Amino acid sequence: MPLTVHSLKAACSQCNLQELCLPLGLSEAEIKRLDSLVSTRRKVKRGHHLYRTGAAFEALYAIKTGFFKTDVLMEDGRDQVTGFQMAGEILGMDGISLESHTCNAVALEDSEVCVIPFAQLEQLSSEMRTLQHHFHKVMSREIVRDQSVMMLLGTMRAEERLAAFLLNFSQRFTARGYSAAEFHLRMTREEIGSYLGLKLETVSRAFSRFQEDGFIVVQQKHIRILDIDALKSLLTHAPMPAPFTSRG
Amino acid sequence: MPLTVHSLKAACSQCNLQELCLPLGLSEAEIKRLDSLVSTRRKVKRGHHLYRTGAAFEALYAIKTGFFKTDVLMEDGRDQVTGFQMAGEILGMDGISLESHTCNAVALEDSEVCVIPFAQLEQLSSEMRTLQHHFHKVMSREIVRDQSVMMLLGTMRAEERLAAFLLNFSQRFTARGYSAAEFHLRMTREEIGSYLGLKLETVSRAFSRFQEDGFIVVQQKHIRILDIDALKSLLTHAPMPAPFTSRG
DNA sequence: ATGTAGCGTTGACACAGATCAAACGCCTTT
DNA sequence: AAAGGCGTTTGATCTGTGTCAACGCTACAT
Repeated sequence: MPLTVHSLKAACSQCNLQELCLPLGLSEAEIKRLDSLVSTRRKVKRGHHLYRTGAAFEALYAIKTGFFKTDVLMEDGRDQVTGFQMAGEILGMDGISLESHTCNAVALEDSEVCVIPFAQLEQLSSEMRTLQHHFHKVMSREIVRDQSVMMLLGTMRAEERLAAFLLNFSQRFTARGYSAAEFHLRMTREEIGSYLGLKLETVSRAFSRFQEDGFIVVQQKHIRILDIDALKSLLTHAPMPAPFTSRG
Repeated sequence: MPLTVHSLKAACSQCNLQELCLPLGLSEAEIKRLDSLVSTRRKVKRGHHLYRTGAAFEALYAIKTGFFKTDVLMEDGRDQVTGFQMAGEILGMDGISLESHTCNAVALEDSEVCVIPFAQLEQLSSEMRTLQHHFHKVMSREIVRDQSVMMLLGTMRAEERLAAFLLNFSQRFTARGYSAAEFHLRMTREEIGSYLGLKLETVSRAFSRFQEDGFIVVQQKHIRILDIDALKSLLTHAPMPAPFTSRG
């Protein structure tokens, strides 16, 4: 078995991710009730699945430590990474609708999640309006995030997509107290490509291009951003018609 | 003002879309309570907005009659259609997370929606667990739908995208009691293209190709599907490597 | 230390779809 | 009925990204 179930109390009340995965402004009594909701944790080793497509849906998972990807596999073998999730983010909401999961969730490094049994979450949120409202916001945020991925896949060129990707990670690391300018990507070029709707070679070339242009320093999976404004301006300016695009 | 507000009772209890937008198996008393929740309707003329990006979020909207698109506009002018919605579907869930809308919703034909004030929906769903659970499923379904759009935009070729698009509409019309094989598209080639991440010319060519191959008959916006299995098989088979792809 | 397998980079070339352009058909307006 | 405008179709050409291939680097295992 790849998965380890702990009977440890998850103890939201003492978790340093509170601001990210919990509603703000709860009373002490309310946080105590959350503690009882989120009663178990689960460790997932790198490369192992938290859940698989088709598995019965029973719980949501709050990532305590580590890093995940979700992906969808088509019958013909093509697959698409639909997201990368880090500490403080919620996994599993895809499963609510059909009561079984519609994607795979795979740990990209040794990780630990808090298990939130869904029936109990619904029970508690019907009693705690703050929690209910917060949960609705979390689901809505997922819908908004998906919209921006559609935008990315539907209208952006390769380098814009990668710039958007880097800026998104920079921003999410910042929100967790890490450096906005320097971080370690856990996924391969192929996984980045799958997420961005590009081939791994194209991702690699775009990285090289950004480095040549002095926007970033790339050393394998380690990224250092030198000129964040340059990356931003790649996004806000529409792609110029042919003759003005070339930089070589 | 493009919008007309009716003080008509919306009367879920007498609506023929119950199976689509309401939880199943409600008691009569429960349906009565819903009637009081959804108290107003709003008419939206073709081309007019139901809501715009940035507008304060106050309510969800259940489409009673008509047809909508949602789209997102980037600063540089590029835009992306993120969805097409028809009777029985819910609009506005994007707004919950930030309390303001993140996309535009535009009527593609004269339409009418039921207004569901969100605060009241949360109030009522904390009292009616069936309703709460149903609402969670509706939001999750939106997340799952977005996943399949990502798959479409990330991994499919032009003709596959259009086949997926047609099959999706066929299936949704069927669910509403209309013909699975013959329907009228309300949007332009450009809007289809924006949704599918293609240019309008590519959409037009793919339609022509399907017609040459005898899969469909196209007359402007009117579509008749002759060979639905052929469309399905375009999706389930991976694209062949070059020499076997050509059909001309 | 040394071998090895997987990941990443780079180059050459091919192709699907974008772009540019022109003509056509449909629907609305006068 | 004529005119105009918009949406659509179709053709010719261009280009960004995919594909195929070779090589290099890194990290891990022995």
